[in-house]
Amino acid sequence: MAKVLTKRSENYAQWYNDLVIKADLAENSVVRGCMIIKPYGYSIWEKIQSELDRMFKATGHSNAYFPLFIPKSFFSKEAEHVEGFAKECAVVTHYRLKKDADGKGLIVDENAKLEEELIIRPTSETIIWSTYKKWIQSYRDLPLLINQWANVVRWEMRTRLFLRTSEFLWQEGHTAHATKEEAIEETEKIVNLYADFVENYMGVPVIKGLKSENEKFAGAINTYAIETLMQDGKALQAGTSHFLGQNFARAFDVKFTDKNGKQDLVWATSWGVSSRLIGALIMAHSDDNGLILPPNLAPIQVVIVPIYKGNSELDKISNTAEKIRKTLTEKGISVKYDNRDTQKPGWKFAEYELKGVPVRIAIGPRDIANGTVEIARRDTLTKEVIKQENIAEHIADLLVDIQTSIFNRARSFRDKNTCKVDTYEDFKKILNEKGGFLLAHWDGTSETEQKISKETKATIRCIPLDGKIEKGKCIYTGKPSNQRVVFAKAY
RNA sequence: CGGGAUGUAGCUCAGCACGGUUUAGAGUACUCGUCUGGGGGGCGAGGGGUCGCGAGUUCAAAUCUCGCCAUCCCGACCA
Repeated sequence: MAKVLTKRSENYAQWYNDLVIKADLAENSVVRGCMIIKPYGYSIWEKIQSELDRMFKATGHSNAYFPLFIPKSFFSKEAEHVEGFAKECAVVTHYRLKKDADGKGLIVDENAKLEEELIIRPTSETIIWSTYKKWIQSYRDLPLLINQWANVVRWEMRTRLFLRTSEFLWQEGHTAHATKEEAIEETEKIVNLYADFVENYMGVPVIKGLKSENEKFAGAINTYAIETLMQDGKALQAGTSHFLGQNFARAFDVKFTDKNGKQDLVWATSWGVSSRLIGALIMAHSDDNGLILPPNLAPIQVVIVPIYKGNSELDKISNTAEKIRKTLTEKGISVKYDNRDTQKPGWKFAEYELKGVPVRIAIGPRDIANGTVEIARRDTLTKEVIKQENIAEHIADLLVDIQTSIFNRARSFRDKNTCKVDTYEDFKKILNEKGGFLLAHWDGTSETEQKISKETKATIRCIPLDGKIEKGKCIYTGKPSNQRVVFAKAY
């Protein structure tokens, strides 16, 4: 088989890039840092969207849409927030073009300068809280539980398809609550929801935790995150949920009257996951032959490929294939019968492997004669020949098996690459040799974190929520610590 | 914004040190024909180029010089 992908062992970053392009997920746009998400890649995003959207609605949230443009002045209202985002904002200054002097090109019409510049949203807290001010007067208006599906722009220096692009797709939830406790409960509810989704749909194990002061969201009191581990030993933050306290309510003067007639600032949360999840999906599971998709998110769960000579053979095979497709579809399985005559069977095998379709069914003359089909599973690349009877049950079970087996594989990789470290020497050694999650004691200060990060490139991914209380000494300063935190090099 | 590199067919690139047998090439992709078909198949034919842009040197420039533009990689920044 022709090798179209760079091997992971040769160059992991190149493998990732090859895979994204060759599996037809996305490509670079002419605008630097932006990507074109191609139909197959977008269909994966749609699967992610529809599951999450269902989960958000099941927990009482509603969708709304706020504008792309945010007045510049809104941004400066929350000090930490502006600090965090100012350096990566795209700014709209004019609203009209005109022909240039020689009448051929276009230039910005200086007469069409905006009185106040507009920021293309890097996140929507400010525009949303300026709106919430109008919506919230009483405790009766709370809680306000809103999500939006949108694109945002963060002018990044260096970009990588799906992992970091100047424009990306995401959902952002913005909720308002009457009490601190309720807001914290919401923040935790969402981080659990994200963990549930990433583990059970994406098949990627997560560590839930709190971000350190250095790493938390600009403007938040606390940031909860789910951290995942990629096959190259680097961590990827897969989702965040922020407890914003009353910071944004204060900045935008959003107050409500409680049951006792007393006024108070509203408590806030915000949370999001992005198209970066697709990057996590790729890097957690895929191999040198291409993408491996978990059945729960695969746009095509089963592909049927006919193997034939001439039309009469194809007709017989199509007859069987269509029957199988029908019984599978009735079970809620998404099936594609690829009867294109323009590509050869071998070509199709390689193609669907590259695209990560979990199960392939091949049907040829031999199968027609024997009443069988050949079934190949993408995760293990194994094949078996089975009878056509009860195929729907067999495939349904197989899909469940694949889903759990790729999760287990990712989890055992994660566990193998998570180790407790007690000295700075070991820390540096393990970090360089294999990477992964390093559980180490830390004295709790930003200075120490920054020094470690500067010397080793490893950052604190999170302070795990289920971490045990355990006396120890900071690996860097030797000062006392009560809990191990998760260090890793990260994307 | 610092450091490095690269722009030649849709894509990946050779050719450039030493200017002229190269009518600008290869692989791949594409089109047609044919044999095929249980893992990206074989054979034959065909189409496709302002050699990044602009100026200069020269009898002659993809090749030498200068300027410009763009992109990529490594850092600082980050979901």
